[in-house]
Amino acid sequence: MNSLNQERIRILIADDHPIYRRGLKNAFAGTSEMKVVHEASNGHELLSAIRDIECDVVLLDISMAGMNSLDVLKQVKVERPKLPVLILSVYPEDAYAIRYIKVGASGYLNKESDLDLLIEAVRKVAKGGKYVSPSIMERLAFDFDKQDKAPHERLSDREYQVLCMIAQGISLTGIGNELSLSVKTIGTHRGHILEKMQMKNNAQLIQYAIIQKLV
Amino acid sequence: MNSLNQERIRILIADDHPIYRRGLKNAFAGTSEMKVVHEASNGHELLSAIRDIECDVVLLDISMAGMNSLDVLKQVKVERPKLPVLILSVYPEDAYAIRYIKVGASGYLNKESDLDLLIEAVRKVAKGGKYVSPSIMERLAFDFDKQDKAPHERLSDREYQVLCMIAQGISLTGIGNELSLSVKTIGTHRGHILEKMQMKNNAQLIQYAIIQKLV
DNA sequence: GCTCAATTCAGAAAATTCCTGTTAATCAGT
DNA sequence: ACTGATTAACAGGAATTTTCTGAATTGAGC
Repeated sequence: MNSLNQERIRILIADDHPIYRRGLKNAFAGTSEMKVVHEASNGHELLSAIRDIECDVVLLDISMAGMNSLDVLKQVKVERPKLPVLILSVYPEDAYAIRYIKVGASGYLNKESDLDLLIEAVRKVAKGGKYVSPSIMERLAFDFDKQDKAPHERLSDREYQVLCMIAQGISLTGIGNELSLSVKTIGTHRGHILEKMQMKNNAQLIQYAIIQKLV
Repeated sequence: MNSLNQERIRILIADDHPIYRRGLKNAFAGTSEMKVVHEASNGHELLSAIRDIECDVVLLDISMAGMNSLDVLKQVKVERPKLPVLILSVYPEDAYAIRYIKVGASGYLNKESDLDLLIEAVRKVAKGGKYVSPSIMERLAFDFDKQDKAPHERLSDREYQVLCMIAQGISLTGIGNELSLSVKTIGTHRGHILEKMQMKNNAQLIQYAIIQKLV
């Protein structure tokens, strides 16, 4: 048992829910190949932990309150570039995932996922591999050549202008009047914006604009 | 041990995260006074479980995807009015809480809470008591004067539900389908929401919802 | 000259908003 | 216990707006 213990994948958990951490710990304890060696309840604890604790994989919950988890991830990758980080998220949206992968995450998994999937993912990233869902994979493949730029930076000037006005709550008709263009034209721009940003409706657009502080 | 077992508080968990459920189960297994007798991963499973399974307390996660947990709670209270339900939520300081308490929840706890707090809360509600944070308690006490309430707290349950769905980017038509109501009805609700919140369009609604962390 | 992206617009189809009205429940006051 | 006021929930019809599809024009770059 002790000899096996030496070879177990050492996992560091960063999640602000004690009970979720307990579930993870318990789940890995049930395997013979992995174990949790440390828990962090916020980004700061995580950054301090990776300096002191030897581990093979980090599980990072990106919905931790009160901090920007993208920055935490970046910092982790600065200090320990080789350390694989597997992102856990409550968001089903794949849109987030890509950002994290690009910053160096080894994988992205939804919190609703089954244990089997989680263990499989940990195994994979610990070996230096990547773990993402097929749909994210597809997006990555599709996107890769195109850009490192923020989605909204790919918009043309006109499109960007229209995006900002939509986010301000101006109707397409209102925008048309203000810009002295046909409503139809504005509608087309909007369609192109949605396409480029890979979004589905105004709600997502507005959400994006608010988060990016475009308005 | 076995004689004690008879008296353990029997807990039914409803949460869509397998790992979180595992954490809860493991946590209660560590006490001598409580145990988890069943797990449900959605509202439907919960409703079917409370008909078949004897239990003393329900732990209900209100952030379950794809369903309105307020309705689930209402239905539970219709079928088993005496069964205490303790709400678990990922949302911090909470405007939601009051809504759930009013519909019959025995308590409201944040998912980030410590185990001690959770166990204390379960103990309390199992005895027929209530468990809420001091700040929620205060709000309940001052519930009378509707003046200083947040705008969205003046909405009816239905309106609130519609607001959340709009903020998630679901179309009126989509909402109508999901709730099995006429699109017209949803439109009317939306109109009332705008009126009560003194807003002019969906963009403002979505902005509000994001800032208030309703989504 | 060719291509491609940006910009513009039109028509038809779909979704929305706006105004109206009905029903049911609750509550204060006589 | 009745009445009248108020509020929530629901929905229809008409007018308006948005969405979808297709397409013409311009200018920049190879």
